[in-house]
Amino acid sequence: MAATIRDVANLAGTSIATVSKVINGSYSISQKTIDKVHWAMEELNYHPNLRARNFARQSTRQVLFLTTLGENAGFSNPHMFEIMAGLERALGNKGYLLGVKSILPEEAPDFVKEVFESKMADGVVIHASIISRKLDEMIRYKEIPHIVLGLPDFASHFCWLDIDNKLAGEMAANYLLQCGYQSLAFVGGTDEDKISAHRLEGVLSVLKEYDVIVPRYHLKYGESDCDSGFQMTEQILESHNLPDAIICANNYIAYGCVNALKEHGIRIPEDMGVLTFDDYPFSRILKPKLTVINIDVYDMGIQAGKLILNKMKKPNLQIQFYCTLPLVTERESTRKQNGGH
Amino acid sequence: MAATIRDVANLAGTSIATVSKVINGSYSISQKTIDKVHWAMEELNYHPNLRARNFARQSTRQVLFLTTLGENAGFSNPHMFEIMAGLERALGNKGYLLGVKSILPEEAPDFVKEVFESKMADGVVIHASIISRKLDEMIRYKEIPHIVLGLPDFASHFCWLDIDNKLAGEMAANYLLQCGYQSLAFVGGTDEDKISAHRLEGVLSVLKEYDVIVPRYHLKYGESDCDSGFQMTEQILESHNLPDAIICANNYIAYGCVNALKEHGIRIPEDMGVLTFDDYPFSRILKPKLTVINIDVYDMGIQAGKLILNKMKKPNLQIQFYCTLPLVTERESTRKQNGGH
DNA sequence: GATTTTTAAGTAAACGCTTTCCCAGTTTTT
DNA sequence: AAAAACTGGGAAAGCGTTTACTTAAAAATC
Repeated sequence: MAATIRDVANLAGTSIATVSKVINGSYSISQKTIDKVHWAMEELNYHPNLRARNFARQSTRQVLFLTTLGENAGFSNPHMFEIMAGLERALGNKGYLLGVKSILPEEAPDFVKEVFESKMADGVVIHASIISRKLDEMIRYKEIPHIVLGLPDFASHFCWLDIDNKLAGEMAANYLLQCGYQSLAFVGGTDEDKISAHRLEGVLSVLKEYDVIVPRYHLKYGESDCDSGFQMTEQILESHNLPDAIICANNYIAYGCVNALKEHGIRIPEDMGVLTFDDYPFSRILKPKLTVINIDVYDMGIQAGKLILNKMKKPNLQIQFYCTLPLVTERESTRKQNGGH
Repeated sequence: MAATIRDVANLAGTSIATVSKVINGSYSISQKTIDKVHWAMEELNYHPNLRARNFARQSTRQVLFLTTLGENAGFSNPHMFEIMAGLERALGNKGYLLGVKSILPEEAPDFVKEVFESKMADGVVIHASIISRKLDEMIRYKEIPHIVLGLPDFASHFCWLDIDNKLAGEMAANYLLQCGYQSLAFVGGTDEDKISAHRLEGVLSVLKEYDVIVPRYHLKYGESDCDSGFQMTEQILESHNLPDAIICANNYIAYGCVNALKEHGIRIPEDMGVLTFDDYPFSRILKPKLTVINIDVYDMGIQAGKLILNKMKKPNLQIQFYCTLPLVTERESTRKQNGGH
């Protein structure tokens, strides 16, 4: 049987309160007593029982991450796990444990209610993919600190945090203009793909600023995959005036785009620049290697961890907004940036 | 303040013992009382306090997954997260929560000791990447059920579970022979890369069985990346008799391999078949699409979850060995399988 | 040296649930 | 009709900490 605080107290010849105080510090205890207690703990190989401690302290030092995982989670969405890794890092640093629960959006409200009522965790990080109005409604007056990762697409009271995809789009456009490209096209995901939409929004806002007009037939929407990227690019190539650079909403689309350009004998980056977002492994091994706007999702995870930790300290902290900064990673699919701007 | 079991008992006009029994079932309670209690729980929106329950039950219904995460975890190693997703699924199914803790190999023994002594979890799944002799030594006589994911490279008492990479190698060789290929080459990772080594071992064992001799210069070892795959393939192409199929130890190497073959004008799969292991997204979008031996790591995670759950039930369950079955996913980089074998 | 302040350590309640043991009432057995 | 078995429900003892309160001793103040 594992030693309890009582055993330690007996061996050290003190009360259990004293032992507890020694363990938890910040109480006035004589050095002599401290030493005695430490000795006794060593002797008995004592470690506080966390279950008892959690109960007594009314806390678990644990934060729950709620999202949808499912098969192929790691392959199809490396972001999700970058976030988790970042979260874990921020929490682990402060002695908190990350709990992970995969849940379907429709099951989320019930489960979340359970979490909140049962005090299963000290804080909850909810991925935007499982939120719904019902969930929002449910949580509103609950006591456990919680934040949402990703911008909800309806007005909600959530304290959320997201990547600034619009900013990423702005950076993409700015960068290409500075490289000397003059006419940009955009190849994006479906209408419902908010990420793609935000990126486009950023691109357009910069172009407007510079009075660059993008004809509608240089703006394409389709699936977020390679084939769709190929087709959309071909459509663009059929138009009567060509852009000199294409912004692809993601890596897969970019791959299709590059293939289409190659097939048409268009040189990258001389005749046409290609730029995309995110930095999946194959953007580094493609020929040419892709210049990307790199979204640091790991950092977003870290920020999310810090934010929830903050909320746990000050529960009344309201609707906070945080964004991680995109970064250009220059590779071979765009011309070198020249001084002219 | 949240309602406690006492409040429910008062409202229902019963004792707290009765309420507890109703909640936990499998006690003889009259339907009338059950209804009363349920009504009271509804009325008060009562949910058992898990911290108290964990304490009373001496269990947390939580399993801890220990591994090294770090930045780029999701991008560089989708496997890790497929495993986690599988684990979560198996555990979640049974009402257990998955805790995730990232830890460096050198910190592992201390932390693991802490986990075990403090009863932080009911079970622990340890990824092979953090195990060491010291850790093995430390854990030996501890009480918390634990398993290791991945084959330790030293004799240990661990209960472990791993992918059968040798079998995967055998399947690769068998498959290619059945496709009509006659002379195989292998392009692998470094010497220390046990996964690559096991896969090669499997390949060779099959070839031996069929009395196919592989000249040493058709066996290459290098880094596990694209460039290395390219170089190793070129080396093979320089040899005086060419193989008619190449097995690549992983997707990255395979990509380099395909590039080298293309550059030399060698047709895939007619002149040369290419087969690799794992199924990263880009193996599906490459030209040609790669035939792969698909390792179902998600399933491994599920199996691991089941195993640790088992161990928790029967702690004396000893050294168990489990392997997930690799599967051939036929694509375009190998000839169609013909009847002849 | 008497009073107040500070410091060190102990007492005991609380945290909310589970579970064993026991009792009373009811049903079944003989 | 007495004994035995069964059923439904309550009392209370944990589970191992933390922490507010208390006390005794030591130090500081006058």
